[in-house]
Amino acid sequence: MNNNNNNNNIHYSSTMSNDHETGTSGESLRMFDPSYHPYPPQANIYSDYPNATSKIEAFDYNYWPTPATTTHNILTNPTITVLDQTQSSSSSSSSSSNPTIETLVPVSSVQLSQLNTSATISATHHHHHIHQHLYPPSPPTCNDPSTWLGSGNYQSLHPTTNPSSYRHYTTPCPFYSSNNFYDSSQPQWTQPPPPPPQTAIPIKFESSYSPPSYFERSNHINHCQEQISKDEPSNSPQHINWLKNDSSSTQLIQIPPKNPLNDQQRYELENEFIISKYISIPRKSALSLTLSLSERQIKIWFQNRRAKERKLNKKRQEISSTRQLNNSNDGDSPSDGGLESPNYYQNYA
DNA sequence: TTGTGTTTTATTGCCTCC
DNA sequence: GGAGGCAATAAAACACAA
Repeated sequence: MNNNNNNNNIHYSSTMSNDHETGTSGESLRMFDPSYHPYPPQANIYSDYPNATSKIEAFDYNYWPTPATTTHNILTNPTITVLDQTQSSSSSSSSSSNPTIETLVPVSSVQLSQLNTSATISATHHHHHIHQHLYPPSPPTCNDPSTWLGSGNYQSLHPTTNPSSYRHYTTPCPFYSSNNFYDSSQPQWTQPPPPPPQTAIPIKFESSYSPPSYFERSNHINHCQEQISKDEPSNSPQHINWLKNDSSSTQLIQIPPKNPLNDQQRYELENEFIISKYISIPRKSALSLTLSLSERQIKIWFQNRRAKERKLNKKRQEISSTRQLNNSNDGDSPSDGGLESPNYYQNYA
């Protein structure tokens, strides 16, 4: 294994050396790195990235390919993108205890990562880095569901506030109650999945890694109560009923089965990642409790997410270089639309 | 049905920092 | 020495084309 990673070194000292894990500096030291948000959502950004060669790339370019009849782009759906709007004035007050969040979240959209219904998490491991249990997580708690996106009814209660402002929890979240959420005594999900909604909006995602299903419905009040077993097989009735290659926009299409919890976890993690690429100890602990994930899982998720980001940026850089090369034949106009930040890596140094 | 490619999650080994 | 960082990689799930 090649660990000579210093040859092509990427130093993240600016963030890492903040000792963000000590808890002493806390979240106040989290710095917003604009280089991580060089891709503000734009309605027509799709046309800027015809060279996207993968789902992940397309996703990160802020579009989901949306053949009008078969896919649904939540980023262009006004009834859904409201979820991802920048925090409003009301949110700033609620997040006043976290100036980092309040002031360092200029993003207007959460770039949801592709969703994977699988939840293959090994029960044990013995990595020398950390001695944490992946399972079972502590019974999740959070505060008022109205102040926590994960409650599932965030949108209906706070249609204009940024999820980032709902991160301070002091009281148990009923939606995350172990009664209907996670049985800590048994590492399994206790609530059977509800029957597929018969009134589901006709939506079909092109990608297997689709946006969270709870974005696809206007009412997610019972989102947390619709927990699906983590071990639900992929060939569940919901999955089978998910019509493929449907060209009729009027036909009801089953939403691809998702584990709402996973969606939620992903959403929150992505949200957190937007705020900071490096999770602090306090935030990691909080997310661990709220999302029913071990701190190790959160740490690993952030590591993988950063790796993904680097990979994407590398690809963008290649695309940008290619375009500049092509444009050099036609002119000297810039071609990357500011997509690639040349200071991406410098921001770490 | 099978092969291939993509994505996610997790592990391993080494490095750096405190 | 502990903790977290990264690169590389494995395994699994899934989509899609042949």
